[in-house]
Amino acid sequence: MNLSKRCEYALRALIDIGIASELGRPRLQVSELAAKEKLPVKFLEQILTQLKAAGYVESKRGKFGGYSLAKKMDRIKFGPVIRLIDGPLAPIPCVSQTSYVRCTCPDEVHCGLRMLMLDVRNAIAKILDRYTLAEIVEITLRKLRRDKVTPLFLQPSMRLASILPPAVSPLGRGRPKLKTQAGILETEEIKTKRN
Amino acid sequence: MNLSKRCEYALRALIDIGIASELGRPRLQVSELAAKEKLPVKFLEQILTQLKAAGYVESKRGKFGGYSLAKKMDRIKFGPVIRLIDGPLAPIPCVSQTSYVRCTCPDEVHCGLRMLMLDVRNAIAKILDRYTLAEIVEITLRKLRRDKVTPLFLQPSMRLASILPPAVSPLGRGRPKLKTQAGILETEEIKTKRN
DNA sequence: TCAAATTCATACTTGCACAGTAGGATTTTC
DNA sequence: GAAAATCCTACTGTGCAAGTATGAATTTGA
Repeated sequence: MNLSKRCEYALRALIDIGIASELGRPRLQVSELAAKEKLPVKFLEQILTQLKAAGYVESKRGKFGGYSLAKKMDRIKFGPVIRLIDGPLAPIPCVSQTSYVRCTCPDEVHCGLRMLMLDVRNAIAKILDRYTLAEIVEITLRKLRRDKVTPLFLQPSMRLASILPPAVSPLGRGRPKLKTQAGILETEEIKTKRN
Repeated sequence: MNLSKRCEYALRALIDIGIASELGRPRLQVSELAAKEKLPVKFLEQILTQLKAAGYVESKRGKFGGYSLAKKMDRIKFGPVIRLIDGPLAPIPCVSQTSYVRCTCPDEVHCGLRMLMLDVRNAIAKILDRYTLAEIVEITLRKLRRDKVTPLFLQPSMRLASILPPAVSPLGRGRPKLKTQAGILETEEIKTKRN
């Protein structure tokens, strides 16, 4: 049930670019991203190239270049990105929706393992195909602001509080909130308390 | 998000032994299991050895030997078996409950990826740590009986119908039904219809 | 007691994918 | 034109998945 490093780095990069973008820095350099997340620069470079080829980011070359998002954040879902880099979400190919392969078992319809794994696949997809980058960025920013933390790729002079005044959400553009959004916050709250 | 072949075969073996056991054949040979699922015999042998070492099955050597379950089916959950063979359920180590490893990101508490993956891990664990072998076996048998199919490792003379008369469920021992059990059947019904 | 049938133990193989490195070409800015 | 960035291609090395292979130990029935 593993996410590859490559994929992990890709998602981190997208989230970081998304956050920076929301804070008024729409473009980040590979070196900045690598420094923030402590990732190997050249490896990240490759990954960004892949994300670019798939249309998730666009780049500017040369001095003061870097990467920015190529689509609106609320159009970027995590599921497709993960599929791009790691392949199907399904634990076994015979329950994959996007790249089904029949398995060797004699009777797929009465296969208990398949039933179970179908549920697992659906549970995973329900999360990853629903959440958008916009939502994760929004939630992250809320938490950062709540805890008065300044993201690393901002200049020290740029205070989060000044960009995100406590009374107003800069992201509340009338987008309907998903019920599942509570889920992420909820589990995280629990985790934090237990921690 | 992959399940290894090794793990897949292990789960298939457990389910098959469970079904056979429920039908009055508590012991199956590796060759039978391999034949039914079309798996390499020697590889399966290794896997069964591992399952034995972990206390899930027990064996009898020599002619007419084979493997049987070492614990009651309702004490075997899928999560622990998968962890045994494939490692943690969590997509990334920093959201694993059973083998947490801090990740390289600078601020775990405000990490959007971590929040998301925590939800994914919980969704997976909710299924795999809840269902028992007994439940999967029961559901499978119900479906087999409903469709009047005879499991392959039964002798042709042993008809499922005679063992599982249509009017009575041989498995209904008053065990309380989980609400989530509907989930497995439900998704499978949908799938079947769409198919 | 012997042969057949099974599990048990150990070692080996083969291919491939993951996680990077390395080196230089190209583009942009000052 | 130099510096700073992305782009492109190739290479590496390590580990692991998915088996094979060989034979030893055990059990049964004839």
